Amino acid sequence: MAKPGEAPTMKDVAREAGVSLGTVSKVINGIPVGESYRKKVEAAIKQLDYHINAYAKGLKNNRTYTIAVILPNMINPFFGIMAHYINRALVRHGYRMLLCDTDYDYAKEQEMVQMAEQNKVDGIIALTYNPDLKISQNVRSVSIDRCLGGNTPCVASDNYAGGRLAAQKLVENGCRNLAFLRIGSALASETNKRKDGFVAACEAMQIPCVCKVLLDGTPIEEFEQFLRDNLTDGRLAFDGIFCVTDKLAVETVKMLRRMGQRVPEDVQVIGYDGLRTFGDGDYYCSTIVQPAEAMAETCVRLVLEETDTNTPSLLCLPVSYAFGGTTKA
Amino acid sequence: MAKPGEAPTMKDVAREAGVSLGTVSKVINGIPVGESYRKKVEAAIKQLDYHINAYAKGLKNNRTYTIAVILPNMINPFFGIMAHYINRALVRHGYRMLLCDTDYDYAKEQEMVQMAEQNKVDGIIALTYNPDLKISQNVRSVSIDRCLGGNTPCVASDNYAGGRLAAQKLVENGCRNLAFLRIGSALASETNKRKDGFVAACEAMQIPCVCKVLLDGTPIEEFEQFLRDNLTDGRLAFDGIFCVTDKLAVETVKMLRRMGQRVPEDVQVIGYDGLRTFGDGDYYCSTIVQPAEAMAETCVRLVLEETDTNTPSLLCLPVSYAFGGTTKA
DNA sequence: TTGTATGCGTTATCAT
DNA sequence: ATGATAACGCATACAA
Repeated sequence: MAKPGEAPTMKDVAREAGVSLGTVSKVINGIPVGESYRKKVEAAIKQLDYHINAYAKGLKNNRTYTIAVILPNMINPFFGIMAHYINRALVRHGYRMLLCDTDYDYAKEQEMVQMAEQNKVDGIIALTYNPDLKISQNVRSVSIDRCLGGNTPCVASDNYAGGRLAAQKLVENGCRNLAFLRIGSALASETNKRKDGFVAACEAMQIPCVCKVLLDGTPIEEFEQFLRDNLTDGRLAFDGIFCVTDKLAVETVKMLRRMGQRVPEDVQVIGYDGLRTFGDGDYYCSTIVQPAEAMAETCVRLVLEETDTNTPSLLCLPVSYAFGGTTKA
Repeated sequence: MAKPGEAPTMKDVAREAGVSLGTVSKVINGIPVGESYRKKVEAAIKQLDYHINAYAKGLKNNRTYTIAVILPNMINPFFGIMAHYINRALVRHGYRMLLCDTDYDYAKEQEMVQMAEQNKVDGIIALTYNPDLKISQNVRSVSIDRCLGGNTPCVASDNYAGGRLAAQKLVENGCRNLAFLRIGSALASETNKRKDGFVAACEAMQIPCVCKVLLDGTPIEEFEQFLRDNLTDGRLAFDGIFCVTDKLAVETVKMLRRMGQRVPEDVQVIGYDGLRTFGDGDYYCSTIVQPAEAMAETCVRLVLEETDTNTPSLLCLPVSYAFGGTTKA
């Protein structure tokens, strides 16, 4: 080894093998080279425990084989699942994942994008909220659940169809008075379409439907108040409720039970996301399942794809319904 | 801009500002420089939307300000939480996180370590299972929950104390016949100490205690059989059960209820991990809480620390008890 | 204080 | 087919 303590370089390998630098490079990159040379070089590589320096390589080729993935956090299970499947798809294509956790902080979101650009990543996959996030057009990018414009395609579950599916399932199960509950950001996001699809399906089926939409930060008690306001003589005005997320659905079920309502006998509840306890256990509730794996793979395909033209600006992936105990089976 | 489409370099900035390359470098690195020059350079940087190339910088300094974090997956909520807090601590120190999801695959674990070495990361934080994982001593590394030897310190929750705490809480709550349930890998891991601490505390308190330890892959039904075998006339031989994880605790509670036992009235159950529904909701069960944030910060501190000597080889962080409805309040 | 020149580890373009 | 050599973008020792 050249300098003990320092990692060996191609030069060291070349010296050890008694060949030139160029030959070593060729062996490493699979470019044809004399058999005897190949063997000598390979022996030297093993001997020195040589590892190629990805930074020097990246500097040379302008490709880093790294994709930055920007997500709000890893504590919300949905984001964890996305990170998992994105990573898996990336690795399968020989790429690495630089993961950036923004903690829902707009400023951090922008910072992370800049960091990614500095790091010369080959692409960015981002799920962000900052309404005026600026992504350089020089780097390939894909957004999740929010249309950013420019040439950043957006990947989402088919939120509209999901909303419709929820309404259909509730009605199929006998519900005749529906409600939609949402708490979330006021920002334009694909997830808003969950409500639109639900309402449209209700109208098509001529089923009455009431919507209660709260802004992030509103205490959850407001929903309880809303539900109590619709209670007369211990009987709730709704027999089916669609909640914008599984988390809200679970909270809602708790509230309903506190109010003496039986779920699913008196009221049926459907959430959205398809989360499972401990990540892989039971569903928390009956739910519209986001196709997380397909979404992740779509993101990766788009971010690695060369062709820029003819790319759809929005890709909605099909959702499905899963029984989780809060609807009639 | 020099070549449209290509990212601008320091050279472009120097030309634009009418100064030399070295001056630009100094401005960027905060090395004192004439006021007028500073302004010109800063203007040019803004003008060209220049971003420093982290790869060239890394090549030069032999520092990448990147840490590889190797975890089994992001679907298990505990790993997601660790990733979140590790990322946060890293960012606070000006570092980036290269996240590697191994899917519990031994071969992938080793691959990821090599990838990290190639990528010339400044350090590795890893939670792995491969019993003969080989980490180069040239790179700073920290392990979670498993002692790897070499100069790789191990960070874990105080599993032994956690086991003891579980026994104490159960006995405090009136239990007199305890059981320990575990399903997991046969490998040497810090988590094995949960049992040791529990058993030791039982002995110290002179409380009888039965252990049932299953290997990964065993059908969960074996536990149910075990419990049924300890059922006489509808009365279970145990009134307190400590499960090695929250997940197992939740499964156990379900089994107990299926068998007609009331939890916590007839049997109390304590898990380990401190997981919450949806990441930040309620505890799944009464539990011994791992100090995830402190563990993450400890890992980061160790991996970034210069000093190599006097580093403990094992750091156990204090756990706490949390009520989650499966014990008497 | 400012500019110039060299080298980091790699790849690619040349002669040989 | 192989070897020498020039970049890639940046930091820095050294010269001006």
